[in-house]
Amino acid sequence: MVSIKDVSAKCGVSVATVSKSLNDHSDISEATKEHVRKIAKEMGYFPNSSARALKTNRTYNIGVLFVDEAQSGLTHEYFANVLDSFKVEAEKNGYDITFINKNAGRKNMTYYEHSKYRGVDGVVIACIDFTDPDVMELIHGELPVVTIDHVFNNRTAIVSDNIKGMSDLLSYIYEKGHRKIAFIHGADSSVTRNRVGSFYKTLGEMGIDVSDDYVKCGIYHDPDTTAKLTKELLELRDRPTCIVFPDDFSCIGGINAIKEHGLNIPEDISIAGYDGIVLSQVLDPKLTTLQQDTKALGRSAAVKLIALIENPKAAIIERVVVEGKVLPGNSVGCPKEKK
Amino acid sequence: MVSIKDVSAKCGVSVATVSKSLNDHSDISEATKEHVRKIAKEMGYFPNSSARALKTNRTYNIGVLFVDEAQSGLTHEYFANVLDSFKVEAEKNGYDITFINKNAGRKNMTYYEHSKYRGVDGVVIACIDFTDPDVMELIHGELPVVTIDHVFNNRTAIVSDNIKGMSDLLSYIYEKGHRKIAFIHGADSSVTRNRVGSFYKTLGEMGIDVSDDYVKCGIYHDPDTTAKLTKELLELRDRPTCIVFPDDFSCIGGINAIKEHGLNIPEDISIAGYDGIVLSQVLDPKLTTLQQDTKALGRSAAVKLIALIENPKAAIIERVVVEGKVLPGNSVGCPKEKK
DNA sequence: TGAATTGCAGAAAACGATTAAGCGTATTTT
DNA sequence: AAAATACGCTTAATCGTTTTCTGCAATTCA
Repeated sequence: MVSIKDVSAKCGVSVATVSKSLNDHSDISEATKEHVRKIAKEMGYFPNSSARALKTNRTYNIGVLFVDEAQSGLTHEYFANVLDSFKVEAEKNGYDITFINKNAGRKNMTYYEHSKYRGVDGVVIACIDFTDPDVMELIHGELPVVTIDHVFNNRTAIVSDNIKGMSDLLSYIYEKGHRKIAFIHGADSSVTRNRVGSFYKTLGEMGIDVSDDYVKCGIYHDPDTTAKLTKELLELRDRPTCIVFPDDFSCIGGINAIKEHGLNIPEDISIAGYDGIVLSQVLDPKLTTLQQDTKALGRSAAVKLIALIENPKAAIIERVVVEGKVLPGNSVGCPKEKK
Repeated sequence: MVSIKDVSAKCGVSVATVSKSLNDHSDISEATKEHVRKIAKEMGYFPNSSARALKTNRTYNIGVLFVDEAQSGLTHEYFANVLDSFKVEAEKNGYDITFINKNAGRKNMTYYEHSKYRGVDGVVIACIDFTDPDVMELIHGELPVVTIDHVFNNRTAIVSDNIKGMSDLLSYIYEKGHRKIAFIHGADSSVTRNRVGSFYKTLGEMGIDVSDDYVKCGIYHDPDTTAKLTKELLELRDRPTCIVFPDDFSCIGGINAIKEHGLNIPEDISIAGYDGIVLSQVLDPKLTTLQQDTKALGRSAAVKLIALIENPKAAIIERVVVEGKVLPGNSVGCPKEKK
């Protein structure tokens, strides 16, 4: 690979001059800069990022922590979309992204160690167990960090508005005439707490008393558990007329359980998902769901993280709340029973 | 961050000794090595990957080229699965992965330039326009490269067995009684050529004459185009009894077109997809499709690429062919017409 | 005209690691 | 006992950049 030394030789100037020309320093004449730039381009010169990183302590690399126990965030449609949007924005700003894991260099490193080892300029965290001590190490570390869908008080966070989202979704369901609404929610997390809190609050404001039987703790992205819990709901004496599931993907389990039970959606029972991924719109019936704005989530995360990286002085802890919107499908109908 | 110098100071030995101890060179006594290792661990030392890369020309970083024009490969379920599997295997071997693009360092670099700039040890290419000159530059470059689902004669390639896959799928359909089978295939590529070739060959061997009207050129992952072409097939005087689509995702368009036409699947017409992604198994009806072994594809790609990287002498060009299997859903029924 | 200022470029150190070469000391060989 | 070998560690060069400091020449100022 052609190095700065090769360019300097060809240009007849020192390596310092080449470096400064290429980085547009003010103490080099425009003529020289132009000449160096021309030769450098001709020779196909590109800086060696390792050498530059070594000297400047900046890699233009962003670490991405996107895993959950079950599988990599990559195959998780919602997070894949967020990541994709993040990636686009980051690349637009000259940053590359590298996945952070615990196996760097064949050694067993923590996420923080891996991040320092690779010298990433910042880290974005999502789709993960936020109580993991290794995640906390990163949170308390000195690298710029932005979290998605989870709030730490000393870190910038980009969150989907789960409170309004749940509320909007319930309003839609309420207007269809439902009063007996059940909720199978995901495992405990700040997202879950917001959704559950909003569920109780919204229904309370509507004057609906929520039976304890109607709220069940499931697991995100897990159709099997969802199927099992759905079955329990269907077997209740006073069956709900609508079930809200943890997310679109787990709806699959719910739908199957309902079909097995000999019921039709939405004639006999209504259901709603959460996320608004492509999958939700190709299921039969098309899901009524709350579509989260993955584009905005990913993009904001990148914008805020890069701001933190490039302006460490003004490092303000921010909360970006991204609203979603109800995607009306065909899975919520009007309840027929008169009571 | 604690550097090798800090460790050497604390250990009372030279930096060279520390380096050699940590890298287990033979000219350091076991006692010293042990001591150095212990102190290094205590101090939380990890090598600086940039410094190491600068000196050794090895980054333990693999470049990933996973884009297509429409969208990043990330949101493409099939490729997301392949990538995920690749990532798992790579990380197991101490490699990190970085996405290669054309925007590195805010400059406009080609893929090859970006790869050299980041100093990746090798590149895996998939889900892309393989005729792109920038891709060819990489193929003709000096970096280890493995391609997925495309064969270049001087490069190791991991390919899904599209010939056998199509043949198996058609055999399944044939056995259900279909003789009038149409194929909407994707845009031209080696994958497409294999599938189309196998389509003609297999049907030929079955003694079936394929009408030109039955083979249409569509676009992968594009439900709209698929819907349009499906409509054309449905309007034929002599309508096919079964349609094979470019992939599972584009089936959505086909299914909609068929429904709009007032037909039922599989009673009135049968359909088959290709890929076997999760989506295919949650559609209604469940798709009959050919499931590609994404786990094996990704894993093999990583294994072969790492072999090329770590053993440049024995760099053998290989062809790994990964078989898929028919996933029988409910979308292929028995044709009722007697003819 | 001499002094101060400015503009432009180079020399050299530094970033954190790896590694070839060198060098005592101890051991083995002859 | 002298020479050769082995061992264990250090010295120093090097990878490709960036950046501070220095210095020369031309310009401006008094």
